[in-house]
Amino acid sequence: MRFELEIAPLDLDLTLGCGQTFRWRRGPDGSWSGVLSGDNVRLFKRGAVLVADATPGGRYVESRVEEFLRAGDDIARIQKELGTDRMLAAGMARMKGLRIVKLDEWECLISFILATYANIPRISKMVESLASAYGRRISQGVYSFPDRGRLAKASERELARLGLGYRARYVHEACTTIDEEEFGHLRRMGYEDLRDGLIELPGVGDKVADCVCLFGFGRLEAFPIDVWIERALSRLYGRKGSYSKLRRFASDRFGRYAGYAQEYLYHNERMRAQGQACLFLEQ
DNA sequence: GCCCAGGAGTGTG
DNA sequence: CACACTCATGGG
Repeated sequence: MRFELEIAPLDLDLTLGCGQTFRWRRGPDGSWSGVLSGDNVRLFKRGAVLVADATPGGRYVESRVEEFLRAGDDIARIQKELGTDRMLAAGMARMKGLRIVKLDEWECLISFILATYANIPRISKMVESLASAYGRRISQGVYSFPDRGRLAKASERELARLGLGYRARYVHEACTTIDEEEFGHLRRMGYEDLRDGLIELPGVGDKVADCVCLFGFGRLEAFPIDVWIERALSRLYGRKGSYSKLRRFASDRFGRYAGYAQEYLYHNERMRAQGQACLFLEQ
C-alpha cells in the first residue's frame, strides 16, 4: 500500500536521526523504515511530497503517519513564537524540517527507561532485542514492540540476559505497575501531574519523565534536560544548576513550545560535538 | 583493554 | 538542596 502525504516542512534525516526514535532505520536509498502500531512502514520524500509504503492490509496507516510526524504542528507558528529568543532565532530557520515525533506511550516509556546511562547505539540495540524476543513478527527480521501484557511475561532474569543490565528490574516493575486503565488516566492529566505520575515509576526520574511527556504523550511544553542540553544551556545561556532550576528557566524562556526549543538545542549541540556546522553560537 | 554512556537511586553533609 | 557514589554492560 502506498500513500502520499503533505506534511511540511519535513526533513526525515533530521527528524528520525536525532535520537527521538530508536527503531527507525535509514536505508541506503535514503528512505526510513520503522514500525507504526504493528505495521511496517517505509517513508521517503519525492520532492515536497512524503511517500509512505506500508504493510499490505494495514489500516489507517495514513492517519498513523500523520500522528507520528505530528502533521498538525504549525512549524512556522512555533518558530515565530520561539523566535523571540535571539539565540534560537539565529539558527532555527535552518532546522524547519525537524519535527517532534509522537511515539506510542508504552514503547516510549520503556525505551527511555532503557536510555539511562547508555549510549544511543546501545539503546537501539536493547529496544530491538525486546522487540525481536517478545514482539510479534511482522516480516523478515521486523517485529512489533511488545505490548505490556506480553512483556510482563518475561522474568527479570530473562530481561537482564537480553543485555538490559540493572534496567531489567525497572522494565519488569513498569510492566506490573502500569496497565491500560492507568495509561488512559495519564493521558487526561496536565503536564505537571503527568510528569509527577511518571516519576513514581521506578527507573523514571526527571529526565526520563520529560522525554516520555514530550515524545510519548505529546506535551510540547516538556523540556528534557540531558547532558547535551545541560552543555547547551551552560554554553549559550550561562545557566547551570539543578534539574528543577534549569527546567524553570526553560519553561519561562521557551514556554508552551519548549519541547521544540529542546530539539533545536539538542541537535545543534550534537552537531557541534561532531565538528559539524554549529548554528547557535555563544554570545 | 579502556572509557564512558540521552540517568536514577540511595545515602550523607 | 547539593553533592558523591554506585549501578551492569557493551559500543566506540
